[in-house]
Amino acid sequence: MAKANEFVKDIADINADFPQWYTDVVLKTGLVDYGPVKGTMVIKPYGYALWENIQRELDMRFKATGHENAYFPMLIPYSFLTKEAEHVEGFAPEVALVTHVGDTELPEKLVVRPTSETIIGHMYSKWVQSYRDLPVLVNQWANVVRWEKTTRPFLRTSEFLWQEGHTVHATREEAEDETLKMLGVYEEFSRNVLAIPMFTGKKSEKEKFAGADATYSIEAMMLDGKSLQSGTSHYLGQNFAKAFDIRFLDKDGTHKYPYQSSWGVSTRLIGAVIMAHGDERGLKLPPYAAPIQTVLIPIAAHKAGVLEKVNEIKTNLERAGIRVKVDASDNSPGWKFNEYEMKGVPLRLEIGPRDIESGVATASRRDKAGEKFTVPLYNIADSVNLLLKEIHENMYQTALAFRNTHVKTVQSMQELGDAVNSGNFALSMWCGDRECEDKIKEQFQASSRNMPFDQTPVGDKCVCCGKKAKHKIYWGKAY
RNA sequence: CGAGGUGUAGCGCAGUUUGGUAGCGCGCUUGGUUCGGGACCAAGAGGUCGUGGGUUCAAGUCCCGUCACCUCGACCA
Repeated sequence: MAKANEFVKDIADINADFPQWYTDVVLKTGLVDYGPVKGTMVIKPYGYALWENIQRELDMRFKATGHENAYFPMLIPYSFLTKEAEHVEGFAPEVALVTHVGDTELPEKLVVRPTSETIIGHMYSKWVQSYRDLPVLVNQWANVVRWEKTTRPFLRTSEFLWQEGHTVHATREEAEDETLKMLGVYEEFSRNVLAIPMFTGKKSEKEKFAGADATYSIEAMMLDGKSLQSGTSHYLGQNFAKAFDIRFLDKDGTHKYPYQSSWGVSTRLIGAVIMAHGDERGLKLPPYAAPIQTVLIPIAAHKAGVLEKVNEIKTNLERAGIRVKVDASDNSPGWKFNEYEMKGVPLRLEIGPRDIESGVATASRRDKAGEKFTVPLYNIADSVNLLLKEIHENMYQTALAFRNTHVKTVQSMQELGDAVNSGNFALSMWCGDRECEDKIKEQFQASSRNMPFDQTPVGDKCVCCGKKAKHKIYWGKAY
């Protein structure tokens, strides 16, 4: 087996030191840099382009399901936060406060939003008067600040970018449907754009959002067997409606509190992409999210006709909507091969005098790095589009197969511990009690991930206490 | 927040034990030769040693404070 450093000398061996590999990859591929304030990150152009693609694909789906975008202020009166008891308890420890303007102390301190349920609830109480005003289906693209103690680029940063949908409905059923619908959108997006299979399901009471009646999540398995909560959708019930006095006059002439949902995904998705697909060469980006889908490398670029042909191919591909980069720099071809593999570009086309003579390009797929084949220049855009589709499909199937072999169904604490301590998720029955969850956390540093919608039992007793089981649930170590 | 580690040129590091002219590799600039898996030659540029104070004739090196980052833990939609 080839050593990692035979290919890439800039990044740590993924098998020997996964955390270092992650840090090396995010920094050296130009996705991100550290900001000067603790826990902040600068998203560099390559990383931001990835985020823009994620944004565009999600935004399309939000609009297609009837949502509109709006923008709410970043500064929130502190008193808003305290209106919902569980909410303030959950967020107060990590909110940043604005207390002064210049040297003057403010009469009321302001919260830099950690999430926007409160300020949006306040506004909705003014906007919602009648059943005719419902449903409210609004999404916001924004930054939020949470002063976490331990931070890592994309996975947990003091400030991050996300979207948060906030909806209001006349009935419980409608709000619950919305909550699950958007979870479904996240799952479909992850599968078809990011090539990541997600475990979808309901969070335990312990793990749910502060202020929600129920939280659902998409959970992705990383290559080290740990879980990354990649998105959440909350059924808020009437909690915020009551706290912010959102009421509507219904058809029957009585005032009622509406039911709400909120749902969000963040730049953490970029972390999921990195850790679900990478390998010893670096990043492996899914084609439909990749900033560069195909890189063109001219060989012997000084020779007559080479650059002309390369630019002609570039134009053909761009006309077909493919994101292309030509690297005609002075770096050697070998350097470029390694560089774009490290950056995770899905497809590389080499075009040199020999190729042009034969009417082909020499191609290499990132998901099968090291292998080369030829693609006819005739109708090349169609060929490239087909290849990108195949690469996507192969990446998804690879991730799915990895996940399937790293879930262990367990019947005892011993088995559960063995599973999560050797890079697996554990699937078990559970009594539903917080005590058992705490015990598993204490013994194995593993937490409940979620309860799948398919509750077909894998036993009848709780894996921890042996009492009658109520739920089937995934456990795992988490980021 | 606890334990451990690291801050010296853009990046990676040596130098700190034993105080005495700021070093190496990569990258960068210029010129030339190269070009199908990280090319080569030549000449250059680049550093108040994270930061504040102290000891000393003299501090990257010793002492005190402080900040940031990394790993593990605790915490954390």
